[in-house]
Amino acid sequence: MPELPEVETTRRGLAPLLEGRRVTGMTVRQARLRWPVPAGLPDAITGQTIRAVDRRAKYLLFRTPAGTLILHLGMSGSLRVIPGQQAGACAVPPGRHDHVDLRLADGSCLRYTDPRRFGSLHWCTGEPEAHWLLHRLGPEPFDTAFDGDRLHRLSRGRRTSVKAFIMDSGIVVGVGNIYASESLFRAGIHPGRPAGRVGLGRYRRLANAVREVLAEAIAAGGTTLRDFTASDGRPGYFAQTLNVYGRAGEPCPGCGRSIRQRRIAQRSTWYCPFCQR
DNA sequence: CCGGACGCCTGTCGGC
DNA sequence: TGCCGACAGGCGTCCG
Repeated sequence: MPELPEVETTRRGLAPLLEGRRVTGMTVRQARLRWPVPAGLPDAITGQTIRAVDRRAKYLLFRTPAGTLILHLGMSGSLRVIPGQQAGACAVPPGRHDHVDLRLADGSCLRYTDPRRFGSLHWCTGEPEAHWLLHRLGPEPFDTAFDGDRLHRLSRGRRTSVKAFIMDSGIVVGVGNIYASESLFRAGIHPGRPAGRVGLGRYRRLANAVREVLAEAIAAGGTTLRDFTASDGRPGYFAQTLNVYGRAGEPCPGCGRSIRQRRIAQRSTWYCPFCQR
């Protein structure tokens, strides 16, 4: 489900509800997620106060004095806070896919839902950046380390498609399947072009396009295709703004000719073969 | 090192 | 209506 804008939307919704709150307990109903939920996690986090809700790539970081809960939403994960006044802690009966509850001292409850179970939870007592899942990640798209020069430098000699390249989390984080298609459209680059055969000028345009698309999607509260909702239950509105994603056969907003769909990098990809070269 | 395929899961949708 | 395959917003691992 979530790419960077959806994770950031979730983070912004959760932070004011969680920061400063003490964890009074954790219930794990389903520990078999993308990675097993550590057996010691409930004991480790209970009694801790959440100091900050941060994000690195598509990971949410719930920081406490004793350690950090690292959470990834996978393809279908979501988080929401159930308010305390709803007849006591977590009185809302858990559904089939409500795998984890984090209870808080004010009676509210952070509930993790994930039908496909590609998400994961980890406990990290050191620097989260050094965690094995995070330590090889490239720069954030809004970091100055991410620019066209970096894309150009790292792509020399690479024969993989520029789409696969821009989705590689070691190159830049946060660009998933929706925003890869959208960014490449905006930059006028054909998604199937070999990464090593894209010049510096076009990579500068692509870096700008990635930042613009992600920023606009965050401002719109993310993209709701099927079921994404922010932690307050509201959908994101960026879907209306999508230029090519999911629009096979529709007219290209640039030239009016038909948008094409093809599998590139093992994922469905949408593009305009005339505007993108 | 690189690039591509695979697998982890459940839900939904289109075609027959 | 029912069945079946294809596909879905991610990503670590494995193999050639």
